[in-house]
Amino acid sequence: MANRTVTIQDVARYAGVSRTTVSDALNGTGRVSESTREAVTRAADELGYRPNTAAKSLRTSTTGTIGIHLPEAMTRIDYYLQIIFGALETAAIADVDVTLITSRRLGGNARPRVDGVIVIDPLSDDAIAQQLLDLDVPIVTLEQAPGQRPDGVVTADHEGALTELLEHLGERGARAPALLASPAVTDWGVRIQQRYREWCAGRGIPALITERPFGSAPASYAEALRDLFALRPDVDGVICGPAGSALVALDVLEDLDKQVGRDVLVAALVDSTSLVYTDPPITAIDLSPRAAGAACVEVLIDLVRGRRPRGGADVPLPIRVEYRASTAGDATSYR
Amino acid sequence: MANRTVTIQDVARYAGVSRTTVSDALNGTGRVSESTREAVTRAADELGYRPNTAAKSLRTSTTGTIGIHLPEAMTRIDYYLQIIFGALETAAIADVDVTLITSRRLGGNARPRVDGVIVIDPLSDDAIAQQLLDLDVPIVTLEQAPGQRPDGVVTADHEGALTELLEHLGERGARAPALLASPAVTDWGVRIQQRYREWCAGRGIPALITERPFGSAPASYAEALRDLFALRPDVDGVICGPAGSALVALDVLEDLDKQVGRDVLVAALVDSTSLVYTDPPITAIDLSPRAAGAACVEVLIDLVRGRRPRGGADVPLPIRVEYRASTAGDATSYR
DNA sequence: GTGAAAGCGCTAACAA
DNA sequence: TTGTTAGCGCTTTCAC
Repeated sequence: MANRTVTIQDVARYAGVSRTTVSDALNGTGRVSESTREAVTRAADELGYRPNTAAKSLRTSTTGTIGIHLPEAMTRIDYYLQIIFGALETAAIADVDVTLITSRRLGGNARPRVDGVIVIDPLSDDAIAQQLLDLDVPIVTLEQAPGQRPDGVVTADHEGALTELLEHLGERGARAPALLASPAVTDWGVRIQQRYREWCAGRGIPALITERPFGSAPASYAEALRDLFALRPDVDGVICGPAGSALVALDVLEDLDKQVGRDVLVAALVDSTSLVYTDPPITAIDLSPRAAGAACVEVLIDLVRGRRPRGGADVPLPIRVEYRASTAGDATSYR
Repeated sequence: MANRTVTIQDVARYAGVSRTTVSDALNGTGRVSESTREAVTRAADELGYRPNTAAKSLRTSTTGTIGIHLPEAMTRIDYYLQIIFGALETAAIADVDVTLITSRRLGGNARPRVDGVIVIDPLSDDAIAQQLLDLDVPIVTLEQAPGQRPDGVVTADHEGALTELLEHLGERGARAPALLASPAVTDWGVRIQQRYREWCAGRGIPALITERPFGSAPASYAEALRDLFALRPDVDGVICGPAGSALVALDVLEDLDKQVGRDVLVAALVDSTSLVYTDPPITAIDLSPRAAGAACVEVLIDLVRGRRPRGGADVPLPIRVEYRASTAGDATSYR
């Protein structure tokens, strides 16, 4: 009842047992009789005991915290926030804290205090990867890390989804679908471009890829698209990689007097709420970011606690194409 | 050079001084001669010494971590991610970790380990606020907390910005601007509705407010707008509060055959990148989320470290209206 | 200006 | 099944 913080010692005294027993009873470790455990639990409750995590940390050299690394360049997207919330939800259930790790934080004096790290869309840029490895804790990545072997990986079948999307565009009449690509500096970026090329090759049609660096201003995507249509007026499909570029595409196509969904089909590689209420709504691949975040945390927590993750350290993530009006096509003008 | 972790003891031995001296030298505490400090710093560098934060935590009962609480209901916005990155950047400079605290985390068994908490847009809903208060650490809020007295507050002049926006709409010809309001469950929501009413009262025009709960589906905003125009066909301005609702407004107005920027002026209360590349681009209030996040962290760190925050614990945040084509107006049809 | 000793609260060995 | 002992690495008196 006192103002002083309640320690394990207090609980021990109150319950008439030793500190070890309290520790064992509360953590489920060691061998404690059911009656003792109950008594201890009750004592802890009554005294309002809260374990001191710093002491526990010092003793066990664990922190009860995991880190999530986000590349700062590509901050402004729904997608990341969804991943984070998925991760938070799952972490909360395991009583684990989540701290966000930016490049700048790694560059600072102190190291973040984490038991493990999740890296979202790792870049092939090694500088940060190396610093993360120096943390010397398990690493789980969302998508494969180009130059690195993480302890766990969550991956989606992007090739499958893109193929489905391309087939769909073909069915709806697009004969020359172009790709406004995200740079091939993430595994995702590489795989998308590769699959797109393969698909084009398989059809005997030219691969039309235009690319801009990460974090480019939307105006730069507009320019890329205008250049594309100037060069290849026959383009009748655009698949947009970078966040926000699909909105830009709508704008550009309107300027060019092309009707989206009929003259030109438009799709995005990353779904977001802003694609649903455009005119027309834009077909996109739902990357299930919430589930992705959750899956990463599950694998990482297993790894941290020394368990083999259920289903192994390589987890497939289901994703799907959301079909909307921007790829409706028009039977009268095509085929 | 050994694999074993380097402790303060190792540094002390290597530098030929005591642990105390090393601690003082490295932390800038106590009285240490310049030469000793240099020698110690060099020794620490050479050995690759990294202070054990758990030990430090245990001893000082601080964590070197701050928490940011985000209401989960309103997750899907650019705005929050920007706040977070602003916070991370500033925290990194101070070698402070940032953990995200969700309602669920507070509901769990363990308490998050933080020295202080930032609450973004506190809801009048007390349940969470109370749990945060129980953490018994300094609290800084972005915007005033309805039922609570935080230790620090960062606030923007929303009344001023809204007034400016309303005046602008008036100048551009809008005589009956309506408000698609966010619920009055945050200080921001309350103040916006209040100012809007006052402004209307001052002009002797009716206040047209329509409101939907937080986290409503975009379709629900569409319905609200359609109802509004059915009831009041003379509405010639719409100010959109909820994230994404401005995009919906564009869609609805197109269906109603009203030209945005001329027949009806549209503006958003919260700017985001998706408002720039719509057709037309949408006028919005830039709430400077990055600066907001940074300001919150600065105040909180001062508070945590026992300093009086520079400029006091109440920090004004500059915000501004970004004028775009959606409120251009048309001299021929109005005035 | 510097060092020795004490102890933050906890858990892992080991002994009983 | 339970208790005793010994630290985890650090900072903080306090003595020199």
